[in-house]
Amino acid sequence: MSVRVRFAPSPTGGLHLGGVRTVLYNYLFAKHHGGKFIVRIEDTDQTRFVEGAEQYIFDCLKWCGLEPDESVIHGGELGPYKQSERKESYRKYGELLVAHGHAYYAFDTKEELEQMREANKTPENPSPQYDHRIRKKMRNSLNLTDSEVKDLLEQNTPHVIRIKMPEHDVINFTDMIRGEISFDTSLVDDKVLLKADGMPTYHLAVVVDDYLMKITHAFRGEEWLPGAPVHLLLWKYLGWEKQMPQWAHLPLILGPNGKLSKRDGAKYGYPVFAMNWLDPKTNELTEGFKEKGFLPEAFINMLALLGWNAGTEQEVFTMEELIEHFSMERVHAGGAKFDYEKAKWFNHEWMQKKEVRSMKYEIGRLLETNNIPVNDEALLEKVIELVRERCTLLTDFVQQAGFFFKTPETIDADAVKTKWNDEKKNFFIEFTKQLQSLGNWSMTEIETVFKNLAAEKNIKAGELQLPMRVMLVGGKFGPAVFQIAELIGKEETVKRVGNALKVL
RNA sequence: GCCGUGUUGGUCAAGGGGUUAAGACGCCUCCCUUUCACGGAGGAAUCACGGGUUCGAAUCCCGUACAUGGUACCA
Repeated sequence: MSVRVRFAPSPTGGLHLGGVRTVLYNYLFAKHHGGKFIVRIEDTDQTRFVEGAEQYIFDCLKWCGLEPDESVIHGGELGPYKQSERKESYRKYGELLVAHGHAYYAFDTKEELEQMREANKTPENPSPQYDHRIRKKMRNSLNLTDSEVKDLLEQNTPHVIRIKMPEHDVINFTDMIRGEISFDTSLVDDKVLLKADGMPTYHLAVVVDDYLMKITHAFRGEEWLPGAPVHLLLWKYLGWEKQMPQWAHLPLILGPNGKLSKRDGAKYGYPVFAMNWLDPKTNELTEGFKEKGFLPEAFINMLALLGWNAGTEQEVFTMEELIEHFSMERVHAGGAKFDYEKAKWFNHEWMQKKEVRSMKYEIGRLLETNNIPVNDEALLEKVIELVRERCTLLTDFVQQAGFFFKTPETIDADAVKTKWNDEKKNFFIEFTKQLQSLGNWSMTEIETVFKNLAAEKNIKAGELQLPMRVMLVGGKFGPAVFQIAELIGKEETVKRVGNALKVL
């Protein structure tokens, strides 16, 4: 049977690091086994709908290079790929469960549920569950007579369907990452399967949809582990046990204190979403890795290694290599703390590795939006090659490459002033004169002129290089100074030295 | 509180009975370079704790602690 996995996000906001990693592991697993990667939108909670969130998720996946094989926008044979559009199919499974005695109707109102919790609350049990003990005292089809239930149903009394958990049973299964896991059903509550509005809860929907969509392996965050016994039972009660997918519960990605949140991102200055997310309700902007200056390859590479490793020393992987080496068994079971420094390291690695041609366009645009005109593509390529090792984020190119295309607006005069004197000033005056008449404008020629003149004037060439650099680039950074002079050209070099001399 | 899961350096982690306990990031020292970066050479963990089992435990078992998730008609 061919592998089919799914990522099932609810379109309620930005796409979190942890979400992308879940997608990634699904994707890698599917591709490794030559299977299909499916995206299913879980929008059963209509109160949490957020405009634009669905499109945003697909945009992020595209940026990451994790294209689904089947989804709302990619199509597929086993749709619809959105739960709200499958609404009709859930009710009948709920009814079926009731008919077979595995579930029941519950007519309790919100107030009654609150009362129940309040009445049963003790210091030892601060949050009482609707479980096998409590259900005997509530308004549900287990306690009402058949005709009472029938009447209530006919009057369209709001009700839900709840699973009837066995009183004493042990449920166990093998998690692909964690091995054997077992639960005592007497400690699990009677989860709502079908809500009063007719929508399924996650518990019912995930089972029905995974079955209908022929999902073979179900991967999700560790936060779902406590819900597993409900799902396992549902697969069994619905008679689909043989088709049940294999499970793996992925470890959490943690922040400095607990689960990583967008709050952490804001606080520590790093992104937690894949791409910028503007919440239409609050108008709050949460920064994304993309806009921060990350390469998708680096972002994916970093995420892949956060909780998984190939068992070798390799750390930099292309998507193809990840697909080749990935296995769920090598995913670490413990949660991993996100390390922004390491994330930046991955980006730096990828900036060195990636083809200049495929970064050129984006870097060019970045410079343009920072008011640095780029009108020489060949020069841009040369510059990128020259300065990339000094860039950690794409945005670093603004400083590191900008001065090749635009005269610095200010120069770091303090950096040269401490050791500045008239002899040096005279050196530069004469140097520019000699440059003007230089025939062959190449870095070696320029350097020769520079060194000869320095020797002639009896000044250490080294002491003149820093001033020269600051004059050309504006600060103490950048590649070899004569290389810079060569690339910006004679006219510009002479001009920049002249400008600098005026303020020194 | 109860239930689940987890715990190897600051971080990601390899290793699953006998190893000087890999590697990477970050940090520190030095070299290269009279910018910055790259590169190179070094430095820093006894494996949460306590009991077992064993000739021998980071590795197996049991407790404890801590962390984390769940305990919603949210996913």
